[in-house]
This record gives sequence, structure tokens and C-alpha cells, in this order.
Amino acid sequence: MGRIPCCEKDNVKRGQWTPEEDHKLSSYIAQHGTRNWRLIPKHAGLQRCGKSCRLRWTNYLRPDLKHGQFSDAEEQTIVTLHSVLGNRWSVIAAQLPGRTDNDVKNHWNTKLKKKLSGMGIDPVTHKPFSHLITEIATTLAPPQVPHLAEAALGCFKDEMLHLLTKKRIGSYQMQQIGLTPVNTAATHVKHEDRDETIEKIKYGISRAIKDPETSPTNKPWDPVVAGSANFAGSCNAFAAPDSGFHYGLSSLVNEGNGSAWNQSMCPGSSATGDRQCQLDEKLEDENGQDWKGGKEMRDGATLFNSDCVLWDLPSEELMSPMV
DNA sequence: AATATGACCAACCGCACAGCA
DNA sequence: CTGCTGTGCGGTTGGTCATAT
Repeated sequence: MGRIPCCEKDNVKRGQWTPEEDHKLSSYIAQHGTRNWRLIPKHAGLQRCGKSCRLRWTNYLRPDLKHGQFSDAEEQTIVTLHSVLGNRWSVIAAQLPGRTDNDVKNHWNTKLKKKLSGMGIDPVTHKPFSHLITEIATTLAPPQVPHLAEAALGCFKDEMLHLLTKKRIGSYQMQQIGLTPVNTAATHVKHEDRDETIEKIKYGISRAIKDPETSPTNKPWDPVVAGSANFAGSCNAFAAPDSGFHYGLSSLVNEGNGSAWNQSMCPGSSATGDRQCQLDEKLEDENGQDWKGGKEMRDGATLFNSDCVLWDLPSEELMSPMV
């Protein structure tokens, strides 16, 4: 026996709202407020579920909402907060006046995730892919290293495929990263080339791991160097030239300076353990309350108006914990 | 010109939690 | 303490439009 549905599904209209419905809901709320969502559709003369009315109001009709494109500053805020908070859209949205959690979530899923991937940054951990590879490599005993390419490919296949299939990859760039160009005549990788491309990526990753002598650095094997040099180079080559973000990944990885976007998108592993501890402590107050979950965490005002102001942390030191 | 594919975003769904009787 | 109700939240779906083939 499940939960009682919030409304009679048979008698309610679903799907897109009409201007007439919008008007009915808006004028009713303007007169009576939003006290009981279950009664609002009935009183407003709408054949809608109360929940649907609430959603329509909070996500679209509210007069204080901003409609339109996200500014660079807003995007940067989202990325920075996401690196700390993860998918807590309501908390993130609370820091963006006029934006709803749905707006932020949609914008993240459709735009920001791809932008970060295009820059060679994992949108989940906010670390460069190169650092993640390095972290995996350093946790593996030598006999396990051959499996790294397989594992890495599993992790990043989607991002790589996206880049390979959507962005132009010149033969020069492919050669730079140690791969034979898939097709020198056609710059777009076709669907049937994917498997071959994946195999070549695997080969390139394996070679970069196993044979650092062939890397541009010509340094003895060092996971950090190999990760930064080889994979940063790889990701740099993949970075979309038309993405609107002209940051070389190698500078992201090796220097960690540059624009605010640069810093917030790529906190990297430069964060000190102390800072991470501070962050963790901020997420767990002195009463032992777990800020990482539960209702308090959802309360953006509580979190951001407290003395523990996350904004005070230099953005390059904001690093989300590995999930 | 027709069709396929992808991007975007509004809306829905189910779960969790708070408040109340 | 328990059960019910209302609300908030994050994940997912589906419709529409734009672009590519």
C-alpha cells in the first residue's frame, strides 16, 4: 500500500500550462496568497493538481523571477557552489536572486557540465581529468596499472565521446597526444569510428602510463608529472576551441591561476589538507550536526548566513571531496 | 525537402521531512 | 508515539525547436 496520491489523477489536467491558466493562478495567488496548495486549484477554478500549481508558480509565475540567460557571474557562482555542495540545487539557487532550483539544475545539466567537460574538468569532482587519473594511478599497485586505462576509459568515456563526436579534432592535435588521426580527411568523427577511437584512446592512455619516456616531459615516471603533463596535454588538445573559454588546461593544472572562472572551475588538487578539513568542519557544526545531509543542509539561508562563510575561502581552494 | 539528432527547458514523479492532531 | 498532510527537493521525462545529415 503506497502513499495516497496528492490529487485525483483522473480529474486533473497535465502538461503545458496555457496563458489562461497562468492568469487564473496568478490572480488567485495575488489575492489570497499561497497558503494551501491543495485547495488553490479548486478555488482558482483550475483543473490542476496542487503540486503542479505550486511548481508553476515557484518556477515560472513568481514576479521576482529572472527569465533569460545566465550571466558569467551567475555561472561562476553555480560552479563554485557546486564544487562544494554538489547537487543541492535549492541551496545554490538561494544564492542567485531570481533563479529557481529548476533553472539552476537545467542550466547545469545542459550547459555547465559540458563546458567543464570540454575544458577537461570532471563536472562531478571539479578536478581535471588528469588529476583523477593520477589519483587512480597512485592508489594502484604496479601490477594493477594496466587496468587503469580500462578504468579511466570507463569513467571518462562519455565525456571523451562527446568531445570526439561534437568537436573538431585536427590531425595535428591527435598527433600531439600520441594518437593516429582517426580520419585526416574528415574532421568529424563518425559514429562507426567510435569503437576504433575508443581503442586508440585506451592505447594512448596505456602508453602514457606505462612509457613516460615518450611523453613530452621526458622525465622518469612520476604519477603526478605524468598525470599533469600527459593527460593535461591530452585534455588540452580536446578542449573545445569554440567553447568560449580559452583557458589552456595545462595552465589550469600546473599554475592554477587565471580568471575567476579558471579558479572556480578547476580547484584541482592544490587545496591543502588543512583547507579540506576546514571545509569538512564547516559541513559539520560543533554540535555534531551533520551538515552534509538532512534538512539543515537544505536551508541555504542557514548555511550561508552563518559565521562559516564559504565565500571567504579562495575559490581555488574550494575542492569537493571525491565522491 | 525530409528525416534524424541534439539542445533546451517546463513539467512530472517519488521520496523525505516538518508540523500537527 | 503514530499517522496524516503539506511542502520541498532532486532526478527524470517529454515536448518543442534548431541544426545536421
